[in-house]
Amino acid sequence: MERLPKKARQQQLVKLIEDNPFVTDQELTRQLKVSIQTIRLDRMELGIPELRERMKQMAERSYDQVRSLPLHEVIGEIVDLQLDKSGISIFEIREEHVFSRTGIARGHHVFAQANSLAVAVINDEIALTFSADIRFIRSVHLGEKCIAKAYVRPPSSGGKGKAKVEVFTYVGEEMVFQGNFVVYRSTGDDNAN
Amino acid sequence: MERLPKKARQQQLVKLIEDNPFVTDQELTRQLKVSIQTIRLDRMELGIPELRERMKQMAERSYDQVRSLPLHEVIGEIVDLQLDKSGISIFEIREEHVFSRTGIARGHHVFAQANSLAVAVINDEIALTFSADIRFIRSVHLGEKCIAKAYVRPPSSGGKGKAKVEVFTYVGEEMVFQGNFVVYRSTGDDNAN
DNA sequence: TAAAATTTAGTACCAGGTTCTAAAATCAAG
DNA sequence: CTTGATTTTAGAACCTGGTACTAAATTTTA
Repeated sequence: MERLPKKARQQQLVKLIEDNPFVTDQELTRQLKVSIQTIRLDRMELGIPELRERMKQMAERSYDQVRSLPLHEVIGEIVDLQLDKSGISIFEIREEHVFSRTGIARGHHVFAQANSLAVAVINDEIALTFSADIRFIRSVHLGEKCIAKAYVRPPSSGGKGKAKVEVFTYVGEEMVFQGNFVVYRSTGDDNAN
Repeated sequence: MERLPKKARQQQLVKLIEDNPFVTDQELTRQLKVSIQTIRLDRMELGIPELRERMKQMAERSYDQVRSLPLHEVIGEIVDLQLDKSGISIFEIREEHVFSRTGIARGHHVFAQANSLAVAVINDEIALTFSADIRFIRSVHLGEKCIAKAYVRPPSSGGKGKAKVEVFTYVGEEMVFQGNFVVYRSTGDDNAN
């Protein structure tokens, strides 16, 4: 009962479609030297949708990535929060956060987690970042979980509307990012975040 | 010769397709209360391709983004780039970038534009942010166009693998953000961005 | 060599269009 | 009001890249 030729062909078919999802059944007949019906039977068995469906799925995926990525109001999940004192958030580095070639997270995502947390920890209606001094200590890679810890520093006299927040981000034991944020409190003003 | 209804309809059509590229002509007839032929004439006049072509283009764009990394990794649209010298990018603040209550942009988006540009302007295979010193000069609001200008500073001797990039972001004439970035050049190392 | 599995062929049908021709409705003035 | 232009509809033929289904031909294997 060895039906290798069929299996082999189906494996090839999977590969062909994988590295060119825009191929039509027609083109596949040429490459695999079988009839179009065979191609279609194979696709059925393998659960591979037709060309148009494949394109639709890709288009949809890319479409709601654009919508859903920036939707995250706060980057990272806040797991502990003591207003005006400290806070902790967790953020896992995924495909969409890294340079695809290297798997290294783009800096602004790591920054975004820290910035979000710094703003969240300030107990105020609108808190906006005024300035920041940051350092990327080591690069963060795909799959790593970043744990950011924020501490609000006691206001050195005269710091009326501003609060200082220090944020340290760790992967495991290792510190990967450190930032000093100055965050505006809401005093109705028109300043940065 | 005022033909407003037609123009108005075409504008609506553009908008409808923009915020749901997956709409068929059929569905558009319902929403615009005109015949399908009118929809098609309008699409022709406006140069809007049919549904399938739109999906194909989205799929292709997202596909070769995965293959040809560099462009997607930039927040904002780069309009001018002189490697190792300077660069300009434009980024429009939209709904998804602001605090919904206040319409003020979240800091990390403004940072992301600057960071992306600072990394892009460095003529190197992998450039990663090492540190940054940033200041949000005034808050940026929904709908505003941020124009970021990056200048690579001459390496003060001994700056082997590091480059200094200054970025200034403007809305119109006004500077809204300023940052000094230190960017690692690829010398194969494992450090932040 | 006969039953089972596989491959090929062919037909009807579908969505979501394009292209083309032509009629109907609407408008803008003279 | 009527005429000429513009705009809107209608309809038929055709296209791509399929699905669904039936059936015959071929190959495999027991």
